[in-house]
Amino acid sequence: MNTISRIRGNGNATMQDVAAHAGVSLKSVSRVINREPHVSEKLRAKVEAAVAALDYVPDMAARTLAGSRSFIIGVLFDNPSPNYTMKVQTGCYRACVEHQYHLRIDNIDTYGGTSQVEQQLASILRNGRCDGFVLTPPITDNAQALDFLEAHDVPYARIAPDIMQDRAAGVMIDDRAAAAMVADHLWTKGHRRFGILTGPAEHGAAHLRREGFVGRIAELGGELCGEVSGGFSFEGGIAAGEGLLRLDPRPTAIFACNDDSAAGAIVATSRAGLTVPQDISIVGFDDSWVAKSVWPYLTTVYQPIEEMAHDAATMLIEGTARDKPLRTLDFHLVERDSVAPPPA
Amino acid sequence: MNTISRIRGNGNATMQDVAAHAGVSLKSVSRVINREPHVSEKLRAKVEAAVAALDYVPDMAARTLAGSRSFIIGVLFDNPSPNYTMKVQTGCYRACVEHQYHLRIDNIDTYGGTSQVEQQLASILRNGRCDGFVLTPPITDNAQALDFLEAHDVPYARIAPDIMQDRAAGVMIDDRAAAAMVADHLWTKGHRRFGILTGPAEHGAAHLRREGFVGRIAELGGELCGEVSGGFSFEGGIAAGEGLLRLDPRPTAIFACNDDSAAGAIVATSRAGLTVPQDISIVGFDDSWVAKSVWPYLTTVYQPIEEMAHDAATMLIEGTARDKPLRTLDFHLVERDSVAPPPA
DNA sequence: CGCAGTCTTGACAGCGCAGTCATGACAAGT
DNA sequence: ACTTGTCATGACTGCGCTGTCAAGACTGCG
Repeated sequence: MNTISRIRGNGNATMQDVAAHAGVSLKSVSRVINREPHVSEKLRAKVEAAVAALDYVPDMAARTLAGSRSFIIGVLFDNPSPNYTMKVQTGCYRACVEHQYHLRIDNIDTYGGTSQVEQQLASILRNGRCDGFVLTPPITDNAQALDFLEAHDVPYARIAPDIMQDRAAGVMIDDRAAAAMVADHLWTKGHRRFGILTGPAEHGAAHLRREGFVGRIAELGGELCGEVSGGFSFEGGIAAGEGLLRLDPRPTAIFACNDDSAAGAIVATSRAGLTVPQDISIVGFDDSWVAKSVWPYLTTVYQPIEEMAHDAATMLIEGTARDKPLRTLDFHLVERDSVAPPPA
Repeated sequence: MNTISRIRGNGNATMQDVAAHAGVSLKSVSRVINREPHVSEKLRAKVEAAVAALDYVPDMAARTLAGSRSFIIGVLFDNPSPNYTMKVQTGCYRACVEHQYHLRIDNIDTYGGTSQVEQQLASILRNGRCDGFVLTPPITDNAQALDFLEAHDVPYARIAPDIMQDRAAGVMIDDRAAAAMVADHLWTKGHRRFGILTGPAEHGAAHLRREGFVGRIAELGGELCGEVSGGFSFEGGIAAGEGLLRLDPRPTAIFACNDDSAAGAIVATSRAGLTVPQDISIVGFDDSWVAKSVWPYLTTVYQPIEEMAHDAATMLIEGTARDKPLRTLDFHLVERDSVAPPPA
């Protein structure tokens, strides 16, 4: 009775009702809903009118049970940064809403060892159907994970893939070019001695950023006087920043491969009795939420993380991920307050 | 064929298979799986053995279709802070995993006006069944939202409810007591002139924190020389902090009702040429991720947000939310580096 | 004009499970 | 011993939809 119809998340009408209202068969409604071919315009119009009239929304559970799709995609995280995670999630979520899909979040720990990865993935797969997975760094470059998903014939789309880019769909920016742009910017401001705070070794994009920055500095004839790992974290950024500042002569500009470590570097600078940007210029990467949670506000590279996630999810949902498309999105420099010409 | 069985998220076996293996009826397996009463120990044991042997995992879609539960709970956010959001999500997620449930995230905008809220909720409800919703501040105190959910007979559990606490299940801390504790701590350190950075007006917990702090200061005979809204944001904290620092005499200690605005207050202090904690002590609230992304590290109140979310979700899943339990969890002060005795 | 080929539509089964009702077994009450 | 009641179990239906197959309505071509 009423309980049942109320409990149905959607309004009330079933496909049956729509078919009756439109005077067509059940299957014809299904065809229209699923945009299958071989449907006449007249029929489509009738069905669509009935759908609108009855305010029909398909029942996900029934579609899943009867069909072979689950209408769920997953995002795999192996990333400690809440800001990054949130943005990816928001982007994927948007894509899901647009397509009436559901989003599933799963955390995975790739630092535990190789067989661990497979075990975790297996447990995730058996815990519920999924039409595909969005992979974020660093798991986006984890060969075990890719192998496993392929072996189980589960589609996936990678965000910011570094290695093995031909293996599957991916969305990224040109990290190398972006880092080179940072080098150019600092060079133009007059800097000649540089330090770099690199990211985790297994993080592919971090690697590309390092290459892009270091390469361009070399091309320009600048001096790279220090290179320390900031581990992509605030604490790591403090420690690494302190290391860089002890150098003699010390760099006048530091490029941190993400915003968190850049924020740490700013703190290290204050603690060393120096001021950003008067004594040291610092540039981050990501334009994450931290960039505006530090003082001075961080000059950083904006990358459209949310957009990347959205596109990756859309590829999965629309099934184009199987064609292994690679999409490159734009980045740009966000000039704020952490860069100035070097001290005289 | 193989495709079908592979696409089933779980291994392969169906309840049918389990029944055959155990030599019992389909329905008996269902009874064991759902922990229904009137099942003999012997039967339970047989079924459980078969489940283990076949590695059976129930199919969520089929359960949803046949039954009246959806095995999905939702979290409603109306909160700009990624840190808070992430913690809540993690807690709910854990509860879901423990009970083989799925989590659904929904954003809602309560600033748009009253009818907007109902519209958004309606659209969320019709987009898919949900066995219940976890409400976060400030929507946790939104009467429209509560009314709507009750009218549609959708269970909900509230995180940090302020007003109308008897209306439904809730998990919270004693915000008032926590803020009083902060006052005590600062008093003990020797402070006598205080400033407070309040939160958004519609945020119930923020309100309680203000009351707790202001009340205790009055009891102790301290002077509250300034009260400005920090809007729970970094930018707001900067502006409000500057306001507080312009006072004459200025406070020697500032309590910010969340960490983000406390971080802003720290920046405001540096910009005023003062040092934390030598010139000014600052205390935050939440022990969020920002507390350790600023320098000095922030002394703040830890509240178990993840735990609160976990418990709220569990109430929903286990169906105890209908009994309207109110659970209060513990908080504690996290002493870091932003508090010191006042300058002589 | 007739037959093969294509497009369009519908009938029907069944996905995996929970709900309903029926049945048999056994304890308690008269 | 006979009813009544409670427990334990099973047969069966159908949730709302998609996949399969078949049949009708066309088209084009010899």
